[in-house]
Amino acid sequence: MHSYRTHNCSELRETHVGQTVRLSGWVHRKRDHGNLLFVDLRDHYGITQCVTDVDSKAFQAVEAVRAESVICVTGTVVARTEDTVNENLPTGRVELKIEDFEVLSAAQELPMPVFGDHDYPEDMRLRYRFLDLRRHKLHQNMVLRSEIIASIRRRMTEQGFREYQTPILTASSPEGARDFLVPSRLHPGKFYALPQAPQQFKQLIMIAGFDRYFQIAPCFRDEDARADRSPGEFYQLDMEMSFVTQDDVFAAIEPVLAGVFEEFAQGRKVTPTPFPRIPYREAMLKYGTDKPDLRNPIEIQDVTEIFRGGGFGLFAKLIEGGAVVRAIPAPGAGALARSFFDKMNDWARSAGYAGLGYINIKDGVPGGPIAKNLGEEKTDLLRTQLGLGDNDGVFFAAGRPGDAARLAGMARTKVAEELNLIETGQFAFCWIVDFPMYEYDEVQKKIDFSHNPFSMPQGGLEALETQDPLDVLGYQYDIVCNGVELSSGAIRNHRPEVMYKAFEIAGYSRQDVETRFGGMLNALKYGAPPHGGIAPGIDRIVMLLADEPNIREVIMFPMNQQAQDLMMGAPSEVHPKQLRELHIRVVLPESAKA
RNA sequence: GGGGGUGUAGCUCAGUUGGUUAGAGCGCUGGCCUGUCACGCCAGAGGCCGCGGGUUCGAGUCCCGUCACUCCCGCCA
Repeated sequence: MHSYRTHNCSELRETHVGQTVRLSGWVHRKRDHGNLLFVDLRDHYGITQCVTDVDSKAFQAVEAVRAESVICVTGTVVARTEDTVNENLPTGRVELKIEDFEVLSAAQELPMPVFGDHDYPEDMRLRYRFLDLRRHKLHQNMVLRSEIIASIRRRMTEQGFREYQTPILTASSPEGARDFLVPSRLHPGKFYALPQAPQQFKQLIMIAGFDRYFQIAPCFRDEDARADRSPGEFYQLDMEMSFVTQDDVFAAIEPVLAGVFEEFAQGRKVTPTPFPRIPYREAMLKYGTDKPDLRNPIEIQDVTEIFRGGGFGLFAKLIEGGAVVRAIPAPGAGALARSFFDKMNDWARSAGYAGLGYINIKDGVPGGPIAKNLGEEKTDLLRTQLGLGDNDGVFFAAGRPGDAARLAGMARTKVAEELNLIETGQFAFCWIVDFPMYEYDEVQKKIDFSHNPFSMPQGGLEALETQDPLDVLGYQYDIVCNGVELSSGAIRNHRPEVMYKAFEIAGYSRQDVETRFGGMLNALKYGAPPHGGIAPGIDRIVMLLADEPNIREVIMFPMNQQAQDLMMGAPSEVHPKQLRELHIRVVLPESAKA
C-alpha cells in the first residue's frame, strides 16, 4: 500500500465499500461525541468523513489531534445507513472506519480558523496566506485562475500565436509609470529596470519576423494600489501581430476573450462578437467615462442649448463662460422623497464638485428649483429630449466639458446603483476606439500625448502635418467589460519619419527621440512590418469571472496596499555587504530617521 | 502627497445622554455525550478598549495628535 494514500479525499463511493484504503489530508473538522468521533478529512480534491469509536485503538490519538493537522488514516470503506447519508458531499454515501492513524504534521492553535466562512482582517489573511488559501473560496479562485490561463494559452495557440519569453531585467524606460530598479554589481552606478510591460520587446519580436506573439507576461510598475490594481506586479495576456489593421486585432482577440468568458461564465451572459465599438468622444458624452459599464442602461445627454440664456440663471451664466450641461436621467426616481435628491447633491459636493442639480417629475408635475426657474416651455423640451416619464427624475452636471462629463459619468453610476438599475449576471464588453493622439496639458500648458506615443495616427504623416493636433485620432483602442478597463492596445507606429513628426508635435526634438528611444527607432530603420496588438489584464479577467471585488482575491500571494508582503516580510533591509557589492549607500528621508 | 472609513478577548461584533464589575457568538482548556456533518450540553481561562496627550470628580464613549489596515483622489504612456 502507498505510504500516504490510495485515494484522494473526493474519490470514495459505494463501489469502494469493503475495501481497505488509505487517505491523507488536513483535519477539517472534528465532531467528538465522547465515545464516537467523526473527522472530516480534507485535501485539494474534497472531503471524506472518517469515523472511529472508543473501541478502536486509534481513538485516543484521533481525539487529541487538532484541526488543520495533517494526518494519514487507514481503514475500511463502509456504507452509511440511509438516515446518515450526507447528500452535500460527493463522498457522502460512505465513510472511512479508521483502523490505523498517524499524525504527519501537527498544527498549533490557529490564528485564523480554516473551517467556516467567517471574514477575517486582511492583514491577518495576508500574514497567514497559506491558511487562507486552504479555505474553499480562495482555493477555488486559484484553481479558476489556472484554468483560465490554460484556456487562454490553448485558444491563442490554436489561432497560430506562439508564446515567447522576454527579459525581466531590462532598461528603464523614460515614459510611463515609475520603474522598479535593480542595481548592477558589475556596472557601478547603473541600474536595470523591471519591465512595465514587454511593449518594446514584442514590437522587436514582430520586427524579427515572428508574425504572431503572445505571452502571459509579468509586468512591474511602482505605482500606488487600488482595489482592482495590485501594487508592484500583475500579469497581462500580452499579444502582438504583424501585417494587420485594427480590425484584424479585434478579430483575433475577440473570440479568445468571448470564448474564455463563455467557458467560465456559469450561466452569465456574454456579449456576442463582434463587440460594440464606441468612439472615445461618444463614450465621454454618453457615459462620462472611457470605460463605460454597459450593464447600466442610463445614457447621458448634452442639454446645454436648452439652458443657454434661459431662466435658470446659474447654468445660463456658466454656459456663457464656456460650460456645458449634461443630463443624467433617473428613471422612476421622481416618485422618491426629496431626500434622495439632496443626498445625491451632497454626494457630488463631497466628491469635490459644485453640486448636482435636479428635476423630479411627480405624477407628471416637474418639481425642484430648476424646473421652477427654467419655465414650463423649456422644461417640456427637456422632458421630450430625454424621454422622461411622469415619475422620472433627472440630474444635471454643469461645468467645463471635461469636468461635466466626469461628474455626469460618476452620477450615472451612482444613480444606477441607488435605483438598482444595473443588470447583473452578464459580461458586457465593448471597444472604445478613436482615442485622440494628443491632449492639452493644463498644468504644463503644452500639447502632450494623451495615450501611447508609439501608436499610429489615423491618416498617418499627412494628418500630423495638416490637422489641428487635438483633432488627430490614433489607431488606439481599449477593451472594457462591465466598466473595468481590461486593456489598451494599438496599431503601432512603425515608420520613423511619422514618429519623429508625432514627437515633434508634443515638443520633442529629433535628438530627444533618438536619445530616449534609440533602440526601438533603430530597429524600425531595418525593415519593420506594420503591426499592432493588445494586452488584456489577466488578474482583472479572473476577478470578473470569479466575481470578486478585490484583485487580492485572485492572486496567490498578493502584497497589501502599502506594497508589503506581510508573510515573507518584503521589502526588507539587506546586509551592508550586499549594499557594498552593489555600490549603494542608503540615504533615509528625515521622516524615517526618527 | 491628500481625503473618507475602521480599530473593544485569538477571531467576528455589541457596548445607551460620559457613571461603579466592559458583554455575546466562534475558537481555546476541562467535564459529559455512540450517528454527527455549523453535533449537543455544562464549566473555565482569556481585555493597556490601537498608541500618546487633553477635558472631566469620572473617558471604551468627548477633543487633539499619532500609528495600523482599507477605500478613494493624485499616480498608473
